[in-house]
Amino acid sequence: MEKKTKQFRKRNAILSCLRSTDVHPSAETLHEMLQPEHPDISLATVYRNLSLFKQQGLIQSLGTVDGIERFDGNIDPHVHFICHSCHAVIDLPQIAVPEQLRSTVEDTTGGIVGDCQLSFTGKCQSCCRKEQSA
Amino acid sequence: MEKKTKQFRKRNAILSCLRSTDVHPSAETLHEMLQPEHPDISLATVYRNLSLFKQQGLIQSLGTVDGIERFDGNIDPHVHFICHSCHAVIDLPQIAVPEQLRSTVEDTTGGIVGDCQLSFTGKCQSCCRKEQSA
DNA sequence: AAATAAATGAGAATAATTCTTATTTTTCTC
DNA sequence: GAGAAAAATAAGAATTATTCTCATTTATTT
Repeated sequence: MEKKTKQFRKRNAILSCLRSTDVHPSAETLHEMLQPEHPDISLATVYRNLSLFKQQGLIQSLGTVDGIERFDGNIDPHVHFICHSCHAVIDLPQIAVPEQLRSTVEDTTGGIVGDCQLSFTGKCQSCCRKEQSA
Repeated sequence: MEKKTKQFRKRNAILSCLRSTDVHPSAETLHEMLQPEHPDISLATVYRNLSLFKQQGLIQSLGTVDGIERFDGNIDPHVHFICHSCHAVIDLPQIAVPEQLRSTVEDTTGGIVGDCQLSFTGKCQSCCRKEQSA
């Protein structure tokens, strides 16, 4: 007796796809990545669900890179390296931000800290090499 | 003999204005701040010069807050606190990011690190109070 | 199975930012 | 200093990432 639950099929596809990649895609890139398996998901639905996931804390936004918002399905604390040449975003999971900083910031500002983002910008290895061979 | 050099009057006004504030304004906010003294500077000029300054390393961009790019005339390393309620950006100059992390990142990625940004997001003191009294 | 609620597709609407072009301002050359 | 060349600007049009609208589809409840 197969009772297929079709609950949130597209929604789940979007979340799974984001969680299964490390490219930190934009909404449009994610939409393209979904095409092969789900050619009927519209771009608006990707945007809509990304907003929802963000609000629910299921994903995080990295802010914009070259004017376009980028998303990360990994909400564990980790650091990013952003190449300002090819706009790749690379995870640096082995570097952690001291957790104790949070309370320091709360003491200093008198506010409440939600999240913390540490990111380095520069030129990635691949772009460095391309430049050399040119 | 006063030989007034009129070199880059508007350009300098934009840079000075950004450097003399700690509100981390958007292009439009900066344009408004310039109105009293320079009502004839157009918004396009503010955008154009901010891009230029950024490219020259005279200022830094904080990325977008609530979809709008914010700028900082202070390029010394320091940390930011961003209130996701009122979108204020507050300096935390007394907290520094370990400089040694830069080479760790370069070793890990094989790339070249330009800058580093550490920011905390949450709710600022002012917004916390507003919420309590409501 | 009908009724209600939620999610989606498609394209229009929005808005921050960039671009274009004519004009103005500054710098350079003589 | 005057005229020519270069740089900067104003104003508004163009671009484009993102959001919104609403008719339709899909899922859930009764």
